[in-house]
Amino acid sequence: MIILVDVDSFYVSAERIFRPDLEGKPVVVLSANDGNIIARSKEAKKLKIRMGQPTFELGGVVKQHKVEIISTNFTPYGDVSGRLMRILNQFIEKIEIYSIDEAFLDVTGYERIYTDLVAFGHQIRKTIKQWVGLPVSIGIVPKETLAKVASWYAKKQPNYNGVFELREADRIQQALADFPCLEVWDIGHQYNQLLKKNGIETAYALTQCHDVWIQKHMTIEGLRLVDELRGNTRRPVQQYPAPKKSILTSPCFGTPVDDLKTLQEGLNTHVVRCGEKLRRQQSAACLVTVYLQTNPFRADQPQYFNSQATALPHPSSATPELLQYAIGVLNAIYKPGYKLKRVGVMLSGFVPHDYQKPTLFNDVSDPRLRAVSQTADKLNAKYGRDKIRFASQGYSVHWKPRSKFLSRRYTTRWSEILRAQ
DNA sequence: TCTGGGGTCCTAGGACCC
DNA sequence: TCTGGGGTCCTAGGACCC
Repeated sequence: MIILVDVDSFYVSAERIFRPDLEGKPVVVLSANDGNIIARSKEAKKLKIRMGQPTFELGGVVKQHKVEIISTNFTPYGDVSGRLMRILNQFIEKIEIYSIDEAFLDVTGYERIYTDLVAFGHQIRKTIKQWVGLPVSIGIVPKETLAKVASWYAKKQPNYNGVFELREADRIQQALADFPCLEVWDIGHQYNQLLKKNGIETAYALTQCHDVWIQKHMTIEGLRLVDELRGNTRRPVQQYPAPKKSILTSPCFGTPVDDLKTLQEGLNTHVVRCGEKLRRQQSAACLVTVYLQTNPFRADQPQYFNSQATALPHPSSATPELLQYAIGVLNAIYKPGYKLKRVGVMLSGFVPHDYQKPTLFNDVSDPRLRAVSQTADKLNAKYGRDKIRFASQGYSVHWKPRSKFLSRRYTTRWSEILRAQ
């Protein structure tokens, strides 16, 4: 059996740890640049505030219902998430961290210790609440695909107190019969529309479809999903995360940019971030892609989107090299006269960082460049981001995201630590 | 005034190979 | 009248996740 633990309205709950006054109030957390709603408390959901809704659309609701608005603050959320995962790991050794606020616990082999999984679920819930201060929902299921079903019922039905078990075949079938397709993992709006058009509204109806039809319209992934819903296959819990296949840094500018110099500085900053992530997973990249984008929502302004990739002469994880090629691409695709919202960089084509591919001219990355980058990583880890930086990163304020409603970084900054009276 | 960021996988189609 | 067969690799685009 598998246990899914997921935090209720994670970002909101994380804020409430340090702001108990937010308890019981409608609270929303905004995306970077304060653009969209990315988390809503139960009370905010009741006000029909939608996930992903643009902030500027909120309007009167905020005043009328005194909705608390908070800018996203990923550093403390990551910190809180780490605490949560470490506690779960104390209960069960084999866990898969699925996202910042969800984990699968593989309880195979623990049957004799935890004979009653529902009671165990309540124990987890109580411990997390006490030790970290987060409310979680718990689904107990034989297959991962069913986890979201169980967790949905755990949240939806108050009489289960946040823990729901799906084990017996007839109970599973009953649960699927009342479960809307859109809520199924891997069914998004597009697929939901298609299914609806064909009279398929529930997860149970989906299990009754023909394999050929499913694969034709929803690819082999869709077929895998339906097969697991039917109870035929089981995806194993992945204890160790696979290394990333691509690494991307492409935040929006706080204010639009149209001159090449500022873009270059912004791109430099993003490449530095990418390089850090790349070295952290011990990879080297063979391909650098850069892209530019105007604001697609501004129909009144001329639009420009372009992207181009360049292959490196050898795999590299040294920031100076990555910078050199990225800037080359930017210069090639830049066109003046557009208000750009984003310059992004993506690294891909990864090999292990110590991999040496034989080439015609034995052209390899200068090891000293990597060493410099690693030393900068160490110093920045100790003294703070960008303490050691490239002059080419500049100091422009354009790519600083807007965040008007920032809360303090209670757990990661001494200067912002919580005060007790 | 104003609409996130960072990933995954799959498929179709084109280029190219012998 | 009439233009091979079989394979690989790459890219763009579309779907999905939180």
